[in-house]
Amino acid sequence: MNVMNDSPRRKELTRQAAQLFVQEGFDRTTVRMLAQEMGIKSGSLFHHFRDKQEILAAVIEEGTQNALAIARETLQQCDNTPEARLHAMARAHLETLLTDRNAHVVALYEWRRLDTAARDHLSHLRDAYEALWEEVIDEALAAGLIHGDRFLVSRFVMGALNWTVRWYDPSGARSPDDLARELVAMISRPAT
Amino acid sequence: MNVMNDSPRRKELTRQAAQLFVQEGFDRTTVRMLAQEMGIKSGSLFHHFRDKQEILAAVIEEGTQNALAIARETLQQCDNTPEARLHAMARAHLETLLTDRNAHVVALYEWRRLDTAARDHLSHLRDAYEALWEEVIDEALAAGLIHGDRFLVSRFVMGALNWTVRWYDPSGARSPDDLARELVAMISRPAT
DNA sequence: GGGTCAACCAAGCAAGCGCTAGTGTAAACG
DNA sequence: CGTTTACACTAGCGCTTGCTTGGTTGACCC
Repeated sequence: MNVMNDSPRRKELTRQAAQLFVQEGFDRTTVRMLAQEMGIKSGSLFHHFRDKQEILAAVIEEGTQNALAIARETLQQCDNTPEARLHAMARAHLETLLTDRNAHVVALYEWRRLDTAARDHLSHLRDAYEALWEEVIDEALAAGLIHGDRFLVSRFVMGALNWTVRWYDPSGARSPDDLARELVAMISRPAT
Repeated sequence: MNVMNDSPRRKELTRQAAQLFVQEGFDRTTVRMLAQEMGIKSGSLFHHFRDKQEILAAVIEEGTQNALAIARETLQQCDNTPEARLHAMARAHLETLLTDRNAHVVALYEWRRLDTAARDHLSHLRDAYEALWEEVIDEALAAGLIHGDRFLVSRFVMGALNWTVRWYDPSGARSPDDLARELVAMISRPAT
């Protein structure tokens, strides 16, 4: 009947679905709304995706993979000090909100709508991303840059960053780099 | 046809609705599910609430009012140092997650489902709560306890705290007081 | 003991939902 | 050329949704 590959057409449809999911939320977005946004009829949608759930999974996979890629790349390019790496991770996180905002927001806020199968598959991706964070935070703790419980600090930091999607205006005066610097400064002890 | 007062019966129904809204999300919670949880038939529900939206508004109003009350009380009882007040606000925030978790979580995560009328009415409550935070953070900044941009610091702190609903286990080893202490320690410069 | 009233029920309507079945079409392939 | 493949269409099925209607119950009141 249909396929579940990753054709370029499907990539584009996924991008448009992400936009609607952010605007309306997954549950409120109907297949008819999705189809209209994509310029096709609702029936044609199921040629590209097995069901509505699979569209959500595709959006989240795309968003998480993108965040992971940006984070890895940024980490490789920055200086090798704990402070620079912490700053780089924060900046990478905020930059995905610029370049790929919709998919990233959906990954954060519609995770619970995934069925168990999709959640199992995607949680590996998410774990890989969070592992990057814990690694960088461990380094910062070991270097005495920040203090406290490893688990709590990483949760607090990720909370502060994930919450930015609620108030951060990418077209405003503050750049991702500004925010990252401010966050790192807030939690760092004055060094050397 | 019905009423929109705040009878004791309605209070109880609101509490039960909050539970379902947290479990399933607002959109996935049907009026039939709500009615069954309340031990009545779905039609009877509309004797107490004008429509489904009004149930959500009632839950959120209750949750925000509770958080505001706890915060004000905790602030009055604590010492008058900036550090104690900052710690008190963080602890109050986390304690509402213990005593009134459901309503509080709904207020945070289903806000967008409110229609404009309800949102206008409830945003005053929310502003009052956030104003408390900004006041306490201003004091901490003025005293040199923390450093940075007033707007950004308060957003980061509220983000870290609001995110706790995703991972905090009230039955675990850490008390709200522990978490509050850790958070304040993380962002404070060593004093005196 | 008739009147009032909040609380609830049974039954169902109109609209919208995700999804399917069967078909058309134009390009790509051998 | 005939066959395959990718993509889209029309039409609608079976079900659920939020909500309405008209009526019943039992406690309380003077």
